[in-house]
Amino acid sequence: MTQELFARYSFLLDRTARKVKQYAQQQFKTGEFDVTVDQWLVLKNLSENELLSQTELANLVFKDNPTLTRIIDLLCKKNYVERVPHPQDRRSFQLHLTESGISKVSELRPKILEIREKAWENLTGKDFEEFKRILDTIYQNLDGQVSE
Amino acid sequence: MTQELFARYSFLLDRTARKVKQYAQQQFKTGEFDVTVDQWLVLKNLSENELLSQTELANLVFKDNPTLTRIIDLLCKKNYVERVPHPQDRRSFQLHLTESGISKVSELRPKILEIREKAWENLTGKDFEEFKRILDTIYQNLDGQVSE
DNA sequence: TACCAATAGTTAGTGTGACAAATATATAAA
DNA sequence: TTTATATATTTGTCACACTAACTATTGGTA
Repeated sequence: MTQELFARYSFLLDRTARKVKQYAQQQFKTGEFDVTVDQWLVLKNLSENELLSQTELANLVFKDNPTLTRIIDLLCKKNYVERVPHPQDRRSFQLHLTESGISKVSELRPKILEIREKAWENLTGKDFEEFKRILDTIYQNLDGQVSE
Repeated sequence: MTQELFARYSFLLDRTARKVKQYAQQQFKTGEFDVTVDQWLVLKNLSENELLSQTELANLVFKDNPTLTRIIDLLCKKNYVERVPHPQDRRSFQLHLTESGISKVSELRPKILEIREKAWENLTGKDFEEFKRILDTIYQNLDGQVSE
């Protein structure tokens, strides 16, 4: 039945997403990158957008606030990120990379691009377009359905 | 640069997989299904293959042993699954659904197919084939690279 | 028989994800 | 100014993923 078949997309998606994260994390560990995959995502976005608040950054990386708070906690402990009190709004912080954070990003960026390429062997630019279109459609279909 | 572009697949994949799980979990909660999305996956596979060992089931659903142990623990607590000592091998168990587990599966199956359909709006059977092909290729590219 | 490697499953530690509730501060309305 | 509401972040709880280490058992082999 078609319905049964389509229902398998969730399984394939979950399985592949986990494999991708697992592979990257394994490479991160081998290379002693000193950050996790999610911590890298946060660092990378901070390096491209300085002085974000936590909420802004959370929206950018599609993580919820509690999750981001905890990731930032870890990055602060590792001394890659600092929370600077917002000059006008005492509720919020401006996030910025430390010296150490900046050099970590430039050290890791090329290595991570290399790791990411592995997944895309045997696939074309056109495949990527299809992939992106389908994933975005699924996302849109389900977004706005959850508490919005 | 193409490399930068391709590297975004991991982000898109992770984001969409999380949205799919979140949407389903939200519907599960609203419908008071009394199980999580992952618990459902395990129940469903048990209903299609009785008397599996935990390791066999883990391979089937692509979860690792510790994760499966905890999911089975929870399903036993909820009285949907029982661990029966394996008659020949005292190290392992045969898993089987209780009466309650069987009726839970048949109660939830149609509802979940309906929930799963939502994601596939505006997409075709051909899209599904492409989707499956690309995800499987990515999986294969990275599999066997991690401790195997 | 005694040893040893492999296997089944569990436990513990850390990180992440979702959700709800709490705290502090800001802003708008009465 | 007081009150009400909204926003930024944190804390707590539960579930899941991955790793490493551990127990018990099995099966092969010297």
